[in-house]
Amino acid sequence: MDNARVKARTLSGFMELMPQDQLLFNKIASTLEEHYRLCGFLPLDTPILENSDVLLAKAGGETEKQIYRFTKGDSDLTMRFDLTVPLAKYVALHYNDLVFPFKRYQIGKVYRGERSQRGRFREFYQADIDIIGDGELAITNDAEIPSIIYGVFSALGLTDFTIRINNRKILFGLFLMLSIEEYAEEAMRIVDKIEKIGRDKAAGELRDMGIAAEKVELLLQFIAISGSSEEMLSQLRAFSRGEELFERGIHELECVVKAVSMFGVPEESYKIDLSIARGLDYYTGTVYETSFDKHPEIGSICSGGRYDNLAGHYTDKKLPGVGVSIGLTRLFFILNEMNYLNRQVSTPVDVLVLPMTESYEEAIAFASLLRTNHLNAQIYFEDKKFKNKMSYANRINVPFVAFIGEDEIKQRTVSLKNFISGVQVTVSREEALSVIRGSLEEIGDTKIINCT
RNA sequence: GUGGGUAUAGCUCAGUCGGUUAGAGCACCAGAUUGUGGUUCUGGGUGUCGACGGUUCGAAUCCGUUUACCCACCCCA
Repeated sequence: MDNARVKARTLSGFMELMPQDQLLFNKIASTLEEHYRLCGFLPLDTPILENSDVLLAKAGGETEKQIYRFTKGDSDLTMRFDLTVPLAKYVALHYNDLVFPFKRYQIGKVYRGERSQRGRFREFYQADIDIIGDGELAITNDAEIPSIIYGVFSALGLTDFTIRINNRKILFGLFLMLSIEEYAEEAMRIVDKIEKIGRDKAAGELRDMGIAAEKVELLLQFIAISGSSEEMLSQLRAFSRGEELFERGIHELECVVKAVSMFGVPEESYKIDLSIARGLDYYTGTVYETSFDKHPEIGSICSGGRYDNLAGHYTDKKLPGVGVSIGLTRLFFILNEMNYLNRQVSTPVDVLVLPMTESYEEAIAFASLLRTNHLNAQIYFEDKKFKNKMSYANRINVPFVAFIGEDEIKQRTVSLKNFISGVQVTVSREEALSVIRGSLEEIGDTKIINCT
C-alpha cells in the first residue's frame, strides 16, 4: 500500500551526484591520483571503521563531539574523521615493514557528525599526501608539498587559487616573547580566523582571554606584516629578540619559500601569511592553507602542515611527517558553484551501438571490436521506436552513435554519426575505429575545468 | 551543542481576507515523425500542501506540537 512506501531521501550533508557529474568527479579524483603517483607517492587504503580507542587516542573534546561512534556487541567503533590519524596508526603498526621516508597518498571518504552547511559535508572525500620520516625528515619536503598542490590544481586547469604558507614555530616563538604562551592554543584559533571576523573583533576576543591590550596590539601588528616573501622575511628577522624557537621558525620558512620557487611554483600562486595558524594542535612547523581567490568564504579546500610526532600515541618511535589534505567534495562543490566544470568532457561511453534489425549478432560483434580497441561501447537492446533510441543517445551525451542495419550488415560497414557535429558517414568497421579515436582525442585534450 | 529561518509537483517557486476542482516555469511522458536526436507545435499534473492535533460550516492559509531541512556560531576539507 501507499502508506507502506518509504520516502526516498538522502541524508543532509551527504553528496549524491548525477552520473554525468559523478564522471567529472571521478576524473578529478583520478587526475589527483595520477599526479600523486607522478611525484612518487604510493597508494594506501585503510578501513573506514576503527576501534574508538585507536581513532580517539588524540582527540580533544571538540573532535569527540563531531564523531560518528557506535557500539556493535562489545566493540566500541568510530568512523574515521580524517585520513591522518589512520595513517599514524598504520605507520606505527607496520613500522618494521615500511621504507622511510614513507610517501603515501590516500583518497577516501571521511565522516564528521557536525551540522552541515554550504560547502560543508558530513561525508566527504579527502585526498591526502603525506611524507613520514624515521626520526628525521628534511625541511625541503615541506617545500615539495605546496609544489604538488600547485601541480594538481594546474593539472585540473585551475588558476585562481593561492597557497598560503606559515610556520607555527614563529607564532609559538612570538607567544613566548610576549610571555603569553599559556594562551597559545586558543590565541592560534583566533589568529586563524582574523580574516573572517575582522581585526577589531579578534582584538576583543584576545583581550577577553586575558592578554594585555598592548600585547594584543603587538600580536596583531605582527600578524599584519605583509609584502613579498623577501620583504616579509626581513621584517620578521627585525622582530626577533633572539628567541630560539622564533628564529628556527623563520629559518624553516625561509628554506621552504626558497625551495618552493625551485620547484617552479610561480610567485602569484603562493604567499607567506602569518595569520595562517590551523586549529589542529598536532602541527608543529610549516602550515599550509589553500583557498579560491574568488570564494574565500567557503573556506580552505586544501590544508596541512608539518607534525613532528604524529604516531606518538601508538609508538615510542619518533616519526615526523608533513602532508596536506585536499577536500575533494568541497572542491567539487565550489567548482560546480563557480560554473567551472566542463561538462563536455564527461561522456559516459564513446559509442552507442544501435542494432536496426531483429538480429543483434553484428551489433554485438561491432561493440566487441570497439571494446577490444579500448573504446567504451554500449549496445541498445530495447525494442523502442527509433526516435526513442536517438533520444536516449542524446540524453546520455554520447559522442558517437553507430547504426547497424540491413545495409550495413550486407556491406559489412557501419553508419557512424557524430552526435556533436551531426555529421554521419558510412565506413568499414575498421575505419570507424580511427574516425572515433581521432575525434575523441580532441575531447580528451580539453581540461576538466574551464575557468574563464 | 547555541541562536534564527523555511517546509506547496522531480526542481525553482506563486497561492489575495480562511471559500468551490491548488497553480507557473523548468524537467518528465505521449503525439505530430516506423532509418535520424537536440529546435518547434499539440496534449498530459506526475501533489498526503512535511507530519500529528486543534479552531471553523469550510484550513495550503489561523493556533499548538513535532519532524526534516537551511543559515549563522562552534569547529573544520
